[in-house]
Amino acid sequence: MGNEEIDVLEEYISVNNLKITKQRRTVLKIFLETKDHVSVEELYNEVLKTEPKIGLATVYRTLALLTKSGLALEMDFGDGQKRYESSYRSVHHDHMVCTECGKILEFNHPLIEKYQEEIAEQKNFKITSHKLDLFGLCQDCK
Amino acid sequence: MGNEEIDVLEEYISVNNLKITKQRRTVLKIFLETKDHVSVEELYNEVLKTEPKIGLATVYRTLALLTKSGLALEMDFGDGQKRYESSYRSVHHDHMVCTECGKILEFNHPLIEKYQEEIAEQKNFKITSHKLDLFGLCQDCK
DNA sequence: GTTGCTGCAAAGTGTTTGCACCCTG
DNA sequence: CAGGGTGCAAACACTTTGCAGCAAC
Repeated sequence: MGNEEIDVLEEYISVNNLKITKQRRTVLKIFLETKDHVSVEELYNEVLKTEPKIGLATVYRTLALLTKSGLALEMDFGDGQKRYESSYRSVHHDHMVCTECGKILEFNHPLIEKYQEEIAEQKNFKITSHKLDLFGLCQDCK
Repeated sequence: MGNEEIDVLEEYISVNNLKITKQRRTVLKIFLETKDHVSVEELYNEVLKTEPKIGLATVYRTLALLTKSGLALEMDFGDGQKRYESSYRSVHHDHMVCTECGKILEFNHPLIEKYQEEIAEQKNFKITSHKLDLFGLCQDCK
């Protein structure tokens, strides 16, 4: 399991007077093992295999906790459900979403980032986060 | 009222064997007069002033129709509701969303668009649309 | 006069919350 | 053993849908 990640979570938990539980450990473990951009339902189904009594609400609450503690990023590709990816080890990236098969490619382009900063500065806007999604057809679907 | 827009709508409607109604005309008219990025509820409240008997469902259905006919663009800034902007006369642009006051600034940076194309080509991905949202604090809120 | 459209209410979807009981620290 | 966490079900917010009557063509 992600040793560093569990440390991050325990740190956040102790700072905030919260508690480590079996469910939280399990959700974190499965979350780290799972592909990026999981939906809550998908993660819940995986977690059920290890922790058959867990409630969906606990998965929602734990994902919110992971987001607050900096271990997860919440994303929304406009398909009506939240998706999450691990953020602790990974560097920022943007997404190409295939509208045919749902596949998600990650990319990063330093110059795009640079011009975002530039134009924000022009408009006197202070960026705290951003998201860039390209929609279209992947290699296999076009 | 948007003369060209009503033509576009009537064209779409006649091609698809649909019907022009008072409600559809009103929704289109108010939609064109309203600020960009309206939520359905906001538009509904405006439309009520002209058409007090209209149902919320009709506004939803008409916005879907406008989207299909190319007059409106559907957007999602992750606040849990769909927002729309007029697309017929306007050129593509991206958004800076102020997380404090909700204000939305529009911008366009040709080089960002260019590098998007470039990186998509590298990954053999065919872009059909994209969205770039910057989140942060606007001039007045920072 | 067909057939699509409307308003209404009911149903859906994804997510959050209230609560009694349970478990961690 | 105090206070947070859990599972469950109910509540929520937004959106879609079924239907009977209505209106456009």
